[in-house]
Amino acid sequence: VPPKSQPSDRPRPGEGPGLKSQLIAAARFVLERDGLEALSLRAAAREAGVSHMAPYRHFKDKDELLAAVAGQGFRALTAYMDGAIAAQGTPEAAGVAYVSFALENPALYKLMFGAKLVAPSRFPELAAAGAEAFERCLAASEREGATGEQLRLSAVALWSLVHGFASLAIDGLTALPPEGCPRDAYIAAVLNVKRAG
Amino acid sequence: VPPKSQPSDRPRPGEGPGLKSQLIAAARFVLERDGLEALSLRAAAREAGVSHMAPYRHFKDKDELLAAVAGQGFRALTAYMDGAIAAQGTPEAAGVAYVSFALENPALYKLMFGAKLVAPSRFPELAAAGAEAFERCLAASEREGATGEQLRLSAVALWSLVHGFASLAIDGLTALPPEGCPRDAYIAAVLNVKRAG
DNA sequence: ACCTGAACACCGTTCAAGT
DNA sequence: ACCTGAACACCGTTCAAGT
Repeated sequence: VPPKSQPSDRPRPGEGPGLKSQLIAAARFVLERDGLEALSLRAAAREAGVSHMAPYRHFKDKDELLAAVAGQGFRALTAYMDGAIAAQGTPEAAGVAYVSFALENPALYKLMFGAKLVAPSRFPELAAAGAEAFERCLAASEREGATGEQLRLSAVALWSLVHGFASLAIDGLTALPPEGCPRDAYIAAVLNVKRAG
Repeated sequence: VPPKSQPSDRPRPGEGPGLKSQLIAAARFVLERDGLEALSLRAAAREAGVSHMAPYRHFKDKDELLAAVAGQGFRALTAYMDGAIAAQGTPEAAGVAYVSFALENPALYKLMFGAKLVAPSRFPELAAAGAEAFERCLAASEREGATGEQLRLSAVALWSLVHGFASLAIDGLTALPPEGCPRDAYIAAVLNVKRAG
């Protein structure tokens, strides 16, 4: 008699030890080691130990591989924000967590917003992962009391603020935090600035 | 007797009809026509009608040409904000003008913040042009009443907000403005969202 | 089904010449 | 001083084979 089927033997799509997931892992590795500019399809293939054409069996083109990596990034960002919200309970925590994640994964964050990946209707899985992250901004705005028409506007403003600050900070364009000011406190101070009415 | 020297005969550095300024113009042209991804040193040289090696007589490498284009962009952005402030007189106008400029020049705006150009101490002229634009955020925050320690923090927050919103909007990541809402009004609405205290 | 290797058209950059 | 052209090492991608 054949043994009972063991579903964990065969990898679930995009997760198992197949070449596809190995290529995604290799791409992340190259991204961290050499930076976004150096992340090429050929470099990922080299890192995975296959020919430069093997990736084309699993990804239609370079953007499709990048989109897979970006999707992982958005899911990790969402999880990071969720963890912070659960631990601290305040809506501010989500914003600080967002910026912290970006600063701790600068190359990945740049890739996520880098190359026309999230926007178009191509890569719906990636768009969904991005929308999930944006949901956390909506939730944070809701906790801050925004409702109805203003809620979406508030969430867009919050997302703009954290995304802008993260981007500027990654590129070294914001002044350093004052002496002795821990990073998270500096982030919180910027996010909490009140605009005049 | 030789004629009186006419200074306008010889182009001032970086401005005259020399190949250097022609290459900068060609790069801007390619940028608008084909987008940031397609802007190569060779394409700019082609557009200027010279060999692919000619640019190296005027720019040390590709980044130096991109930095020259980005510098023009920051100066144009600053002028645009100054015009809006002069015309409207409100600090909000500067923020709306910032985002408007980015939406009207998306490829140029992406280039300006794109590739590690502004941050490092290389290209001091570009860093100065970027600092000039940031000054307008400082001025706007000052008009809104921020002082002392809080002033820089407010300016960083304002810059983050407008940069983030502009970036997200360029990539098509923000919801469209409500029906019949003119673009500038939508921008103003997002920038004017009050965060809960 | 999955992978390989040659080939093509690009790219940035170096080098050796040309005027 | 300024420009050209061949050359090199990369890149993404197509095509024709290999198992």
